[in-house]
Amino acid sequence: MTHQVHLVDDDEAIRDALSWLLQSRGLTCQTYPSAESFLAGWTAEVGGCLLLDIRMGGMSGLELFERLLIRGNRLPVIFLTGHGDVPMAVSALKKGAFDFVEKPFDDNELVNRVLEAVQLDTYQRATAASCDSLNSRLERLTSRERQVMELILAGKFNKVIADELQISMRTVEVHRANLFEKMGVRTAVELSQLMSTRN
Amino acid sequence: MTHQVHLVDDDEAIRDALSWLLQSRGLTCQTYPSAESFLAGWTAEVGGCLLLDIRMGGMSGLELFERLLIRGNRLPVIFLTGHGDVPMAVSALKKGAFDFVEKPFDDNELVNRVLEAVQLDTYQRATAASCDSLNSRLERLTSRERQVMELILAGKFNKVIADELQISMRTVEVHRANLFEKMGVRTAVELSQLMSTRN
DNA sequence: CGACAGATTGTGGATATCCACAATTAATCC
DNA sequence: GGATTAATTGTGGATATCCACAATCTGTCG
Repeated sequence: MTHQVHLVDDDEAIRDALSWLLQSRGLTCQTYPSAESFLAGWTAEVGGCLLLDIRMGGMSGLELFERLLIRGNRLPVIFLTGHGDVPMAVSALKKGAFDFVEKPFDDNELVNRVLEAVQLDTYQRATAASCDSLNSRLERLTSRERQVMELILAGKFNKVIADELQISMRTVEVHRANLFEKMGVRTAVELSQLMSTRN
Repeated sequence: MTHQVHLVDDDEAIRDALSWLLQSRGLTCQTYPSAESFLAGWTAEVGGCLLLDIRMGGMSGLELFERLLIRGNRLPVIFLTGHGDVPMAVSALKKGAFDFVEKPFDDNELVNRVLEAVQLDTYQRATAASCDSLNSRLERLTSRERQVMELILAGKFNKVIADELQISMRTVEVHRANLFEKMGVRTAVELSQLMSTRN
């Protein structure tokens, strides 16, 4: 529930105006005067979205965006610019920016975009969280259990699995029961569906 | 393998130049002098991509794009424009356009975009085809078989399924065997994985 | 009415899975 | 050396699934 609009712009007047606008619509807003200060003050745990001016002293908005991409951060980014051109906008969007807005902008339009971006982030964090939970369960499996799981997901009988792994059927049964327990499923079908949620 | 670049532009000089460029790189190219003539001459079976000028007499490129979206056609679209602005580009890309290129453009760049678009279309058509094949198999199921399938995918035992549907276990077994046969799977796990490919 | 498809059920046997009870071996950690 | 963890195997019984052989009932189509 820690969702917050992060606003990076080197123009104090714009920071104040936008900050006021967003807060008047019930959005929590954190401002930063530069890309560097954002990188210093933000951690990936803080969700929401990023309102990013392009032309700034120091690191530009586009550079900051690239940094976040490389880091693997998936915070939705809305670019704000007074001097954007078409290739720049196209490039940003194709790289995954959420939106690209020219100043001056319509207040209501912007707020709507921000709300959409925050909603997207909420959704992405939910799926990422369930994916993390799945991964942590997978890590708790022993290597043998993982091998057995793969063969189960290949639709093979315990008998066949035992043959392929050169162990007894009984051992396969034990591994099977243990990994089902660790993964929190009751049947092979549930396991299969769990695995296909993120793959 | 019917993949073709479709070029819609009302300027004959551009049509000729681009057509020549694309064909010199081994791409088959079909030109149209207007959005209307494209709609009249193209069918969804013909894959590839669409190079679309925005400003044209009659229906504009953007209007044609909207038409294709409404129809559900997923042909990758590359917009070409000499008078594009940022909001227009942003809007087009957010609606799913593949790219948005300003004239004059670099020949190599454009050819690369076209190749990427054609590749995307090839991929999309492949997944759409496997999805169609799955759907046609689903349609061959009787309503009872579909009910049983749902419960199987919920990870339930035949016994439980029989209870819920108020029929005997033997009947469930029969439906189960029949639907596995029709869906082309041998186990519940395979069925589960088949269903999760497109969902 | 006869043909056909879909849904239904039964019997019985071969296979598979599920699981409690019980135990051995090997490697690692403290 | 003792504790822990992972991997391994066995027995035996309760459940489930798989499947061939067989049959009844209903509704639709021509």
